[in-house]
Amino acid sequence: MKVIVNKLLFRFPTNMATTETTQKLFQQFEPELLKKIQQVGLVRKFKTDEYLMQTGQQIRSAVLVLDGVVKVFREDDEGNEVFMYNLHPGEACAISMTCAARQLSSQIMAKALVDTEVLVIPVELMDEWALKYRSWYQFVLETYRARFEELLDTLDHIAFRNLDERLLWYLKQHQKSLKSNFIKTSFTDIALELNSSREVISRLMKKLAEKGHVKLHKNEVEILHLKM
Amino acid sequence: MKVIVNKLLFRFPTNMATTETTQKLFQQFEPELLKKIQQVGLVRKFKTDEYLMQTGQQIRSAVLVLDGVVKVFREDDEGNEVFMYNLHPGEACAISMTCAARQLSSQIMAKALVDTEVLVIPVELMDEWALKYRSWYQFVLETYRARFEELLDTLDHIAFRNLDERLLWYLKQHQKSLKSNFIKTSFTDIALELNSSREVISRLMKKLAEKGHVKLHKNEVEILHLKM
DNA sequence: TCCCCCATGTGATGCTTATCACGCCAGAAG
DNA sequence: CTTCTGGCGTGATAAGCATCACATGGGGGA
Repeated sequence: MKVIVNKLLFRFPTNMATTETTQKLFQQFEPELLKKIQQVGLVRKFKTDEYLMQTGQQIRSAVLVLDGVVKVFREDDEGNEVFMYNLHPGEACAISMTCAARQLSSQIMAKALVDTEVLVIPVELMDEWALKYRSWYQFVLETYRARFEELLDTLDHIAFRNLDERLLWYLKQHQKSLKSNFIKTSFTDIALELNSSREVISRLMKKLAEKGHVKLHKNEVEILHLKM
Repeated sequence: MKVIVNKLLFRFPTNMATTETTQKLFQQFEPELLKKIQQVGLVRKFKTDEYLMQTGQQIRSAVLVLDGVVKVFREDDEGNEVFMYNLHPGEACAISMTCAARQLSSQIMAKALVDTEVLVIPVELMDEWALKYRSWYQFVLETYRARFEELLDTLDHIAFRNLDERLLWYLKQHQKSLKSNFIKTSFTDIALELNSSREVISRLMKKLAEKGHVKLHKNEVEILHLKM
């Protein structure tokens, strides 16, 4: 196993609080597996807006989120962005798992939405564990199922909802993921994520404000009630 | 294992040709696993347009396609249809696998596009094999990865392509899946799949015909060249 | 202080697509 | 033959959204 050493990378046991967090987040694992995870897992920290992964990068490990939020999305040739899903503590990225398993590079980007802590599991162990621990196999499957469902949800919205509903959905997701009613993302960036344009978002925000769903502050949107 | 007996359901070895097909399609499996598949797998046949699976149905088995084409899609509350992907011989449905594994009902519909033959593996064995045979575990993972990629591809098209390009894409998929240059699907049904309307498809088809990509016959579209 | 940049607000305009309203034709059924 | 039905063609109209053009206003740096 190649160990990249920098100040953001630790052997798991170096952080006692994290060990406890892991035990809480991954209760479903057999004690033996949990112990192994703690022995070989590497904790890696990312600051807000840092990239965990970028297009074309080879993936050599599975990533489990311990703390924070990771936005997973794709970018096509023309720079269009496709939001896929956000990952929260206790969750893992499905794509990273198979790409890791098959040593493929991916077309995926992953970015920390807030300061984030993840647990990195080398690819060789992933496979080994899948054959050895039922709970790990189940976890991998469940990860797939959940991401798949989320992707389908995203698909539904893009296919059938108008921009105003999608904007509401976006706001709701931020509220849930970041556990905050204040969104500091610029309209330009929101437009990018929804594949729209700044002007349109501006107009729609105004409508939402008129309806009392949000309140617009300087460089910030406050979510009031998102009836849904 | 509960065995449903009808004329469309056979113990695997009853059909020697199918046994050979399976060996060809699933070369990656260890001989021992292949043998087991042939012992316990059930062959089930579906006629064109028959449903393999409908919304809300409990899934109790994994489905591997032996012959034909299976269209997998979702329908939302308002009757909107979301195309997900087509399954071809040697492929399996990812959704059915985890839903089976977790005994969940799904929101998925699956329909035979032509006369189709599938192999049904009871859910208990799926899990057992995953822990026992590396090749089966890899197959499950690869199935997920592939379906995931296809879903992303669909997402890209819906999000960024105009209807004319999506129609071309649709035609190309049919050509590939059904290995035929003739499409008998009515414009109304194509419109349903692309979440558009008959009139629009009609106009776009005319454009494609003018450009020489297709030729319109009575109740049938002939694909000429789909430059892409 | 002045200037510039960045985020935002807003009107005008045009493209893509949905929808409505018809008309046409062919094959099936009476 | 007549009627009915289902698939298709086509114009008119409008909604949703992108894009362009330009304005405003605040904060930071020279």
